[in-house]
Amino acid sequence: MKLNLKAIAKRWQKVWAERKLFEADPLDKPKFFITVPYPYVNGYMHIGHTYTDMRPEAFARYKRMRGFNVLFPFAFHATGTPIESAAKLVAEKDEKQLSIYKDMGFKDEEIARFCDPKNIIKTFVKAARKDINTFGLSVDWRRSFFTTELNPRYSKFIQWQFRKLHKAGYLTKGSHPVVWCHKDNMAVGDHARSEGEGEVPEELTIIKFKADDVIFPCTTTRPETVFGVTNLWINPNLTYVKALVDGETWIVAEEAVPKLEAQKHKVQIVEKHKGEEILRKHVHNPLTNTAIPVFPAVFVTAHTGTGVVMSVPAHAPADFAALEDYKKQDSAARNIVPISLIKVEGFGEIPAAEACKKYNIKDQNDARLEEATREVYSKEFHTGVLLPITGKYQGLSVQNVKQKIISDLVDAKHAVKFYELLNPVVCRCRTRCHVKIVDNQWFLAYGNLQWKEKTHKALANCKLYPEKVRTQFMHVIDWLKDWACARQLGLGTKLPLDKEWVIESLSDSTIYNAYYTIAHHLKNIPVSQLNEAFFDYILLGQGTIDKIKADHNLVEQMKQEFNYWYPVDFRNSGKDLVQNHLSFYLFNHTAIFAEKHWPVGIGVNGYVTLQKMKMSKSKGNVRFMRDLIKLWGPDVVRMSILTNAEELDDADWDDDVAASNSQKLIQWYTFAVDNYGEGDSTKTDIDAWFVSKINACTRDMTCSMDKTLFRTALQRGYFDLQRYFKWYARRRGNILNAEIVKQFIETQTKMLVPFVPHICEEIWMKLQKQMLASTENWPVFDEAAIKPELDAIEDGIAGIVDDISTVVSLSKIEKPVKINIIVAADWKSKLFTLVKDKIKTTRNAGELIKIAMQDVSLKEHGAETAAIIQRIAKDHGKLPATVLHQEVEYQFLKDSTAFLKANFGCEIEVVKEQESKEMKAKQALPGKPAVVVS
RNA sequence: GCAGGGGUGGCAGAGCCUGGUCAAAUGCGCUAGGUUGAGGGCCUAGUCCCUUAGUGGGUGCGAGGGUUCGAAUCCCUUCCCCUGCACCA
Repeated sequence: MKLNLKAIAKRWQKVWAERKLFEADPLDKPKFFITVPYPYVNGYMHIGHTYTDMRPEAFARYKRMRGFNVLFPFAFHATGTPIESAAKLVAEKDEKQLSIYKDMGFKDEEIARFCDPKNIIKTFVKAARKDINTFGLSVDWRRSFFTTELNPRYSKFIQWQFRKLHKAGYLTKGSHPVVWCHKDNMAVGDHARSEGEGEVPEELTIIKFKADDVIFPCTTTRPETVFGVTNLWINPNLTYVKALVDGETWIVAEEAVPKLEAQKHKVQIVEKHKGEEILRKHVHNPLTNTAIPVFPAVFVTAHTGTGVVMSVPAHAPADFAALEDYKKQDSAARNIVPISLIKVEGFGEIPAAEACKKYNIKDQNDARLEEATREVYSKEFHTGVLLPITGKYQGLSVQNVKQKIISDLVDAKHAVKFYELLNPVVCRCRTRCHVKIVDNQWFLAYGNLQWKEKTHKALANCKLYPEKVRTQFMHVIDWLKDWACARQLGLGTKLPLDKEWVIESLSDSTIYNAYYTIAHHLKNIPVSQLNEAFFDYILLGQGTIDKIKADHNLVEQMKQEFNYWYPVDFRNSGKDLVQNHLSFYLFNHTAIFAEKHWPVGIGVNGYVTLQKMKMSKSKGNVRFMRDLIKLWGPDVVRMSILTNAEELDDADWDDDVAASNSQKLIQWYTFAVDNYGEGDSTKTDIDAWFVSKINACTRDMTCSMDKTLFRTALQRGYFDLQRYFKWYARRRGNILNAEIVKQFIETQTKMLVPFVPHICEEIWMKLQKQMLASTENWPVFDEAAIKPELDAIEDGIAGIVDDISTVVSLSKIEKPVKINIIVAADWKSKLFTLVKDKIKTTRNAGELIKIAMQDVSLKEHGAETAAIIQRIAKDHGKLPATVLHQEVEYQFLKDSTAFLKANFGCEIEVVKEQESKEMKAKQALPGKPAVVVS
């Protein structure tokens, strides 16, 4: 049959829209509110969205069929820098940016309009909405919106939220280090870097070594080793400056000056020197107060810190190697011996020396130094303990004492903290970045302990799909620090208390689920009427209505609607959002809303991969939702993506799977339409068995649907059920029971609705149903119709088919004329039943035999009984799940002779063991009849 | 490094919580046969090794050790893989 899946989809989407099927308003029945993070609209929806959006979609349709009033809204995110930057690049006619849009199929004149970010937003909102509709998502579009000031009503809402956060004390101001590009004059996040992805400002320490009134500020990651400094290093080839830093005279590499300035130090250069000019005989270690020399070393770079480093040859392989090098040219250095200060497992007194030997380090330029350093540092940090030379710190572990030493040094003004990038970071504009301390930064105080506690409570009350992400959530809540929630660039909403700042994109997206409940009404209210009292009254139930300018009837209605829909019952997103968005979502709800409005359920899923590769725009392996739908039609895409993975596993998109699913859907359609109402009215055990399976599959699928385990749900409710049906049809010689086939077709089709609603509607129409498939009730199962004992019979028949095949092929009889099936004697089933019971208490064959011999009928077959017991005691897995009496087994085999005859194309005879003259008859066991082929 | 999730047959992927019925579901792939004008599809059987007119033995669930009558499943150690680590959507 030729079926146009896309045309079918289009037809039913139109019907749903005309009947406003998914426009949800409060009703007198239980509600279920489902949301998904709105996509960022700087491009087309891709396959990743397909997965994350499909889960709530399937859940929404399922819940509707379960009788819930379901609200599933959808909106769009435009906050942040990417759209604005893209518009800027278009304005600058940047080739790369233009070609991105060209590749998407836009014409030059359309692209030209993208110099205005608003046009980018509008274009992609429109495109996304179209894609989502073509995909068949059951969305209430009346409530749709996009973010930023370009939507002033949303901005009003966000500003209200931030005033609330401020009043609650969760919005604070402070300074913090960021990776900064001084050319672009902005913080450079991972995505805006051409090099150095993942690099973050590391906290280093600058320790001040004094020589008269000049300070040699050493940058170090290991301030605890200050006790073991034998000398300082400077690079003789670099340019250093003598400068006034915060009123002190420092010697630092020239490159360090802008970095110091960026970190709140006042720097005034006094004079410049070549490195070799500033070597010294003596500087003073501020902690041990010993005098040490300043030596030259070429491994010192100007990129890290001040360009002045302290040398700890006992614990730093690089220092050790450099010192050895220097000893060759300066006799004064030869007296210097490494000072050990850390005792560490697996090493002797001077770990650095041992490491240099182990890695066969030649000199200070040796590439393997890096590895040697890593090994020593890591060992010392994790297992090292400070020696007596460290005075009051002795006996403490490096790990524990490090922060203490830093704060002691800083308190004593011997040191300052300094942030540095330990590996190069280069901005897209090709400028090398450094760390800047940003002032007056606004934070959401996720570090606030009371807030964390509240959020933990919210998490504890929240159902998670799957439950196993809970530990991760708990860690994230504990781990989150204050979040810089505003920036000076990008689209968004201005911070109400400080109009210089724009609220950053993750921070304006935490409680907007509440906005959906009233969004369609808001469109009819003038922006000027959306004051504080308005939102207070509707969303918090605070204040009185007389302070509100908007129409009071409407406001009352909105308040009711909010209270009807809220809280969110299920919010689904990718697993990458656990550590930010979803946790922020919990935090902010506890800050703004009453406890009854805190989130009820959160769903998390994996990523979508293509050929096991993570999707990435730069690698060019991105597939858009629209292209997939064009290729396969929405139902196939919907089904394929959900059969692919569940829980936190990644779903790998595979066109072969899609092709196979496409075929399966068409087959199901054909089968359902052709067979509905066909068949006879006879009924035997096999019919009862299939009914049992229909009910069992319905039960299992329902259970999985409730847990959003859609893959398992389809496995049980579709793939397994189809397999059972095949067996049923085979057993009935393809002439089916009409009533049962009807039940099968209806149940199966209904259970497919959440996944492939379009083709289900088409089937439903062909079956002459009055209602839409989408509005049908989810099938109920009858527990009483589920009969495991019937499985024993069917397993028995499948088993005998199996055994006969084996025996036939072993017998080398090409064309058997007769097959004898010999059913085990009844005393054997008695024995099996007995052993099955007693084996729980003992596995000793002797004891079991003794017990069995107490039974007269078993004693009669003493030798055989003993032999059988010995065999099954060794491996009681051989016992069948259900032991049937000989008569039952005989009967069902007898009943299936026609079936077996058809299968093997020869005569079939079923006899009881005691009536058989065959030698092999005594091999028969319950559930395992003997087979004789002739 | 820290945190989270994993390592099962040619592949994908169940099983692990609650140990035995697990040589391990199911799907794909592969082999043979059937159906078909051909292809596709569909149907049937097979697909770790050895043995056999059968229901027997061996090896096996990242590696090593332990608990147990018994371990893919529980405990310990170890190796490896994936994800995240922030001001970014």
